[in-house]
Amino acid sequence: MLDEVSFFKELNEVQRAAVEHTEGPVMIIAGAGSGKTRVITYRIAWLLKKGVPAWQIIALTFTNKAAREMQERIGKLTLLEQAKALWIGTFHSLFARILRAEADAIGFPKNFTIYDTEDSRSLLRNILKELHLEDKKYRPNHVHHIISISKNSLITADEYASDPDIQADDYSRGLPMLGKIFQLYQKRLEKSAAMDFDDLLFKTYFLFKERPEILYKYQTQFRYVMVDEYQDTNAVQYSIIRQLAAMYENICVVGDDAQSIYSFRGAVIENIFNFQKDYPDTVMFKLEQNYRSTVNIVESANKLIEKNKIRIKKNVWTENKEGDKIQVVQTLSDHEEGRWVAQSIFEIRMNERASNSDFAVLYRTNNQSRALEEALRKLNIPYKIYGGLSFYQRKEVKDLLAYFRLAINPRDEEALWRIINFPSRGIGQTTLERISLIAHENDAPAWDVLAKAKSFVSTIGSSAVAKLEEFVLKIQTFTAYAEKLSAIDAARRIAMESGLMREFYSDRSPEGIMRYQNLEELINGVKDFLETRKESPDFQNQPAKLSDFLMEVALLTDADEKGKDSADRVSLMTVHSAKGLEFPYVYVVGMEETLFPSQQSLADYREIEEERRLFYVAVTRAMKRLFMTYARTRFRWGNLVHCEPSRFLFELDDQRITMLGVSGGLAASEKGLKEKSFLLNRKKAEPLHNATPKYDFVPDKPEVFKTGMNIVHNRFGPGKILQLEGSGSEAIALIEFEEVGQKKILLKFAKMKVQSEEPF
DNA sequence: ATGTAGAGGGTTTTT
DNA sequence: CCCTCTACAT
Repeated sequence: MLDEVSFFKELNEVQRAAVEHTEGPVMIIAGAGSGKTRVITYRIAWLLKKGVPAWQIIALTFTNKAAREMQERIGKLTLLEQAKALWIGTFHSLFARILRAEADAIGFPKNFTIYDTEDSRSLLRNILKELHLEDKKYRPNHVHHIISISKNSLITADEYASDPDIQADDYSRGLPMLGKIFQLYQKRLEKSAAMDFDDLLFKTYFLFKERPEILYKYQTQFRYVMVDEYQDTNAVQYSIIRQLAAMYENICVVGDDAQSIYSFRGAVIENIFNFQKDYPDTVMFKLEQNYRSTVNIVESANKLIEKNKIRIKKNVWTENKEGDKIQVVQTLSDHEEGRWVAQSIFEIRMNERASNSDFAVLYRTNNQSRALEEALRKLNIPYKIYGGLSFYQRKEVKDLLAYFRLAINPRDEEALWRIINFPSRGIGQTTLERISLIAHENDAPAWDVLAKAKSFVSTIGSSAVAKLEEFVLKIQTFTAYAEKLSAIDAARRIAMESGLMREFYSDRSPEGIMRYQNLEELINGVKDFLETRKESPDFQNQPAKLSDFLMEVALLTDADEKGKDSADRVSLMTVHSAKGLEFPYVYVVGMEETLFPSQQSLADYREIEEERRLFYVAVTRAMKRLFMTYARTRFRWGNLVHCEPSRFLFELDDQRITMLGVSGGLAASEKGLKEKSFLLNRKKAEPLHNATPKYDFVPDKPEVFKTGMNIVHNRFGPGKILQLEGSGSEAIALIEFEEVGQKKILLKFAKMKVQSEEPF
């Protein structure tokens, strides 16, 4: 452990004050790049240093990654073995841990399953089918969202179903059955001994509310409560925190209202505004010195966020260099945008000796990654996409996990339906329907019906019964493995004996090979899990079982690359997943109206403000240089659409940006200034068809144009086609106009006619 | 019972 | 555009 002087020398004055102020309610407003994580880790380390036992400290984070990093840093800082006993984790994982310990109190078995979003939706689809509701009207995603929002607002299924206002509302929207679906959904979860993500919070809240003695136990245990990213907490999280901290009120929340970007999933930004009302003795610290970015970046971000009405005033400043201006780049198409970004990375990497991992490309929606990937691949720039299909969501991985789940909790119906006939063992749809029917008639879990298949032989049929019995026996064997063997041995045997390994091994296509490797990787994951657990002091006596692994893995998702990916790659990700990260060079692409800000946010100023905060997050990721691009045309749901530059671009400080128009290749256009005035003088760029045509004529069809032709354009006048790219209506012509020089023209939109066909 | 063609629908963000 | 679901054929 460091002595006090060196301990504090890494902190500025405010940071140090926030660290030392350990008693009573504290709110730390941490501007972007102001060393927030450092303050939290030092604060916990300080508590440990003062002799507070690790198990009395609970720190709630937003992602597993944040929790892990924090834990590691505290471990390094204090060099205390007991740092591993800290309760650091996501809301979901720590409350899952509590719920397991208190499972009896809520009538669940300790080995309950956690359903992920896919499981929840699949369950909903089954329910909709049984209720004979059209899933076009009751879209599973939408229904799930409603249920999720309700739970996050502490509304139970029964309350939902009986509330007259909600009923009236649902009725008027043509979805009167939502309450019924919600109730049935909860009932099914319970019957499967399963909880969805929201239940982990929801049930914790009600456990504490209904069992004061249990709440008391945890209140007494956690003398110090810390919450990271407080601006993104929702109503349940808020309420649980209040419950937990009620005894000592040693509660410290850290956040930045300017970075609240999760209201769509129930986050309540007001939580951070109301904290001082909730705890009148609150001491507030504002971390305002930015250590991350250049003056140009910090000031642009400040100017931007000032536009928001709802916010806590703060003054973020930096001692860093002025830095380069922010470059705003216009391209003709999304493909050109990709090419420009790739080219720019290529050049900077060379000129400034940067590595790939110094670069990040941020976008609003995942599907924007494609054009970028293509362009990066062409220049052989290695990249890594964050988000997208996570390892644990891949089909084959979920299949094997379903076997694990079923072995540990045979009531888990989603796991059961998933694998009862995979690999195929001749159990068909009719059989499944019959089982499902019998189960519901008897109000029993499907597994119980399977286990007693013989008694229902008259409905199920004898050949099907035989197959079912074989399946049941297999799962029972797996259950025995899971109980008796170590996690890794059980995992290996289940993988083999389920037939999954064989199934994917026999598929020699590239995808099949990939899948087989993924299964192996999952099994390796079990091995890693066993080994890391051996190091942990709590568990040294008992070897980990498969059920321990499963608990861990249910809440592990995409962002949890185990840091082993040290390969030097450019990062591609959504702005949301970039929160908390920083990169020397950042490209924010797709800065267009209806994309960023997104289409559905346009109607409501509160949602626009959230989009602006999202943009603020994007801007503040950059350390050295920041680029923003927008395209004039973009492929969206299959066809080419015209785009307008984002309103957010006009909100930047124009002293701190430079404009660049890319056309006719990747060279910088000397029309920079012209482009800039074009942008800034008009609130919205005029659509092409509004421009006054100079020439009036009946245009020719796109197909007739050929390289070398002399043509007349309705606005640009006479010119010659130098080059044609693409074909049909998507073709783009490079034309040398007599009056305005070279331009790239989309034939689809162009009003042109042939003047003369000149031979080559 | 399994595979394929064709249609239809969805694109915000995640524990 | 891409993915998923359904309907039909084998």
